[in-house]
Parts: sequence; C-alpha cells; structure tokens
Amino acid sequence: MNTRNAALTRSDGTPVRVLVVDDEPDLAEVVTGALRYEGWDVRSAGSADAALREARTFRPDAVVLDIMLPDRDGLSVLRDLRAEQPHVCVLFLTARDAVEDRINGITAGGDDYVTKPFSLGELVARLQGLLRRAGMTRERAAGSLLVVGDLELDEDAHEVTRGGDPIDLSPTEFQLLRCLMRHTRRVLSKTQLLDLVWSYDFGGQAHVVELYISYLRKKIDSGRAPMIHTVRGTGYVLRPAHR
Amino acid sequence: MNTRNAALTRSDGTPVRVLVVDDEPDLAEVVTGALRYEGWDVRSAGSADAALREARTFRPDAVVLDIMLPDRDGLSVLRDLRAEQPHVCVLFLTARDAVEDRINGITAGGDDYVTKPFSLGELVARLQGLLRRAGMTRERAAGSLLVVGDLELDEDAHEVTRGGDPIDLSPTEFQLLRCLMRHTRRVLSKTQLLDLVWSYDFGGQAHVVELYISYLRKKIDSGRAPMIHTVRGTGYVLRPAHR
DNA sequence: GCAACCTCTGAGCGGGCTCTGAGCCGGCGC
DNA sequence: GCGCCGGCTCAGAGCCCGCTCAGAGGTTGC
Repeated sequence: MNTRNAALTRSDGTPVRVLVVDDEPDLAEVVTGALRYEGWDVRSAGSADAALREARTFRPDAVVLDIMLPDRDGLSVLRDLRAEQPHVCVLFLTARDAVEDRINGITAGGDDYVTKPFSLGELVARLQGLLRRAGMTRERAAGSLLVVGDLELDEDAHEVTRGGDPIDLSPTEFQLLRCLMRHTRRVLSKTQLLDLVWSYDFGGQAHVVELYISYLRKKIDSGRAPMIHTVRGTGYVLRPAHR
Repeated sequence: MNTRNAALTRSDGTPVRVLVVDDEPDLAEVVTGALRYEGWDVRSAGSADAALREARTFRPDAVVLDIMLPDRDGLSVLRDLRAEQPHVCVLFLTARDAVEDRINGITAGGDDYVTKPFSLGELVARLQGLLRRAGMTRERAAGSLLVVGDLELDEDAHEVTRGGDPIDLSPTEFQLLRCLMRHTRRVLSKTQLLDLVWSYDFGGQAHVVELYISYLRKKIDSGRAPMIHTVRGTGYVLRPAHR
C-alpha cells in the first residue's frame, strides 16, 4: 500500500480495478507500476481487441486508454466498452498535437484525458477524480479535500489553505504538495518525487525538487510550525505541525 | 455526480430516465455520456423501431430524438411514442435548415428542439427545462434560477444580474457563464468548457475560451470584486466574490 | 440591402513559471 | 580542526501561458 491512508477501494471493500491499454510496453509498464503502487488491482492490454476481451472478464472500474492504438480508433473502443459496462470510467492518453477532434465532447461525458508526456502524479490524480465523481469509491464522502493538520488542499477547486489562510501555488508547487499530502508521514525520495510530479521524459536533475521544496516552505511553513521536514540523505516528509 | 447540486431525480427519488435516439454512433455516444454524467439513467437506440421497442420496456421520462432517422420520420415516431406514453417529454435534434413549420407544431405541444450542431451544455439545459416544466422532477421549486454570491442567472428568462444590475450577454457568453455557475468552486479546464459550451464539431482552439472569459470578466467583474479566477495551467473557477 | 452584432483568427505583449548555475551553510567524517 | 558532501537559497535567462486588441467573415434583424 502506498499511503497511510487506506488505499482507494470500491464500495464493497475490494481494491479498485484498472485496465491499462497501451501499445508501448515501456510506458504501459510504468503506468501499471504507478497504479499498483496506489494499491489498485491493475491489468494491461496492448491492443483494442485485447482490451475488450480483458474487460469482459476483468470488469474494471476504470480504463486508461491510449487513443492512438494500432488497430482501432479510441472513440469506437469507448463505445464498445460502454456498451457492455455503461459505468466504466475512461482516462484517455493522447499526444499533445494529436488530432483531438476525434475525442470532442469526451470531457462532457465525465471522462477525461491527459496529454503525453504526462506526470504519473497527474495521471493518478485524474483517475482518482474520475472514480470519485463516479461515486465508485468509498471516499465519496470525503470529496476532493486532502487534510493534514491545519493544511487543506481541495483538488477540485484547486484551493490550498493553512489555518484558514488561502495560499496560492504555481502548478508544479501544487502537484508537489498534493503528492506530499497523499503520502503523509512517509518519506519520499527526491527521485520518487521527480517521477511523480515531473513528466516521465523530464531530463533534469533532482536539484529542482530541492528548489520547489524551498518554494513550498516559503509559502506554507514560513512563520509557523514547519510541516515539511527533510530527512538528510533520504528525502522529504510532510507531517502535521506536531502540537 | 457532476455538479455540487444533487442529481436531478424524479419525484419518487429514482434517477430521471432518458432515451437517446440517433443513428450516428459517435454522436449518440457523446450525448449519452453527457446525460449520464448528469446522473440520469440513459439508454440509446439507433433506429426508430429500436427506439419504440426500447421505450416500451424502459419507460423513459424524456426522449432525445433525431428527426432524421434512416427508417422512419421523426414525427411519426413522436406520434407512436405519445400513443403509448402520453406524458413523455421529447427533445428533437434537427438540422439547421430543417422545415421549420413542422417544428413549430411540435414546440406548441410543450416539446422542444435543438439544431445540429449543438453544444452539450445547451442540450442538457434544454432537457432539464423540459423536465422541470413537465413537473417531472424534484427541483420544480428551485426553478430555473442559478445563484452564486450576488450573481444571478435565470435559465428560462435568459436574464443575468449582478448585485441587482442587469447584464446582457451574447448567447455564447451566456452559456459559458451558465456552465461556470453550474460548477461553482470547481476548476473547469478550457477543454471541458469547449466540450460543454461549443458545438461538438467545433474544430477551433482553446484560445476562444480565453477570449470569451475576457468578455465575461468585462461584463461581470469589471469594477467589482472578481468572481472569475484563472488557475494557471489548469482552467477557470467561479467563486463568490471577496473573502 | 444595410447595419449591428456576434464569433472567431491572428498577432503582440506582459508576466509568471520553470529551470540552470553558483555560492553558502551546516553536518559529518577523517 | 579541516574538508567534503548534501541541502538551501538567490539571481537571472528563457519560455510559455494567458490576456487583449484589431479586424475579417458571417449572421440577424430592420
């Protein structure tokens, strides 16, 4: 399990089921790994046909679906999926400049997509958002609010407050904080943070993580009991500001 | 569920039932998805015969009906539907230059229509309007008024006021604002807004959204505490003014 | 048939965001 | 005590994102 918080589960208590469909084995592997790390039950397929076959027996709650598959068009796969399982959530993967007109209207149906290259944290967050909104998980009630001590982060509203005071963050700062809050009390290495927050094709150094941690501290910890702690030689932890 | 507001339900508490009838699978899929996202119980049919068969068992509260079906004329389908279920609401889909005199006869009966290509937000709003007027939902009382802070939008009257002052908006501006107001305090990406407010066949870029947001701000926020906020890298949110 | 309005495209610009590099500090080991 | 290494912070360059303006084309209404 990844977090101290219970892993996201379905209403019957079993882990959420996700099917990953991508024809690039490397990418599929990375995504699959990240989702398993979330404690979910993950399977993968390399083609549309395989995906539909797998879906029939596996009955996933959500599908991560590359829109550029060798054999079939993304929207038609969606249609076939929905025909058998009307309530499955779909998260599309698409190239930045891909002809997006093929998926016009997708987000209006509650489905979502991320453009390649994406960060794994983003992918997971989007997927959780989909599942939450579909009412498919136990966390329905909790909504989109992450709370650690007097620090609150609303994923839907993109609002962050500490002790009630609003704090505004840049996109990267926001993602980094979300990531820390998701894994409260667990030390995350710079490499892990790099893998989660930055796109998988980011070539930069771990130094950026330090930099962004320092930005975050300025906005969140300055003048208060610190919540972000560094564990020398290992990484960073977020903890409620003791007492 | 999609909105903060509870899903529209029938007076007995079960979800509203909608039957979508269209012979273009892609369009039907998108429409079906959008309605399902509203929390409704949706089924679809690709032909008039299938529709009538489905209606007999499904007993929908409303039908979204393409007037140009391959096998039968839309109006005759309407007659047959009404013969069995006199109180069903019907929303027609029709081509822009369709014979209007026939349409006029229809709307006199309390039904409504939208012309292709339409926006999904418009479709949903019209359908809600129909159901509301038919007294088929719990929200009857709430009426067609959306309120956020001192900003009010009347969906039926197409009127908008802020702090009591009337504001007039172009059709697109109106739809965009309605969409933002329906999802108060939730960040909507430009893509989402594009999918909801613009027609499903719109090929343009997300840039238009920025443009219309700027128009809206001029009319709604200028000289007052801003309500429309941009979340860099993500989208836009509407929030009650100040604090 | 003309005028007013609406919608969208394109371009320019301003500013925030991201990342690089360098210097500094403090802890820890030799 | 000295040097090294890991982490922190500052400053700055470049880029990208979002905002706005101006204008073309289309539509509506008179």
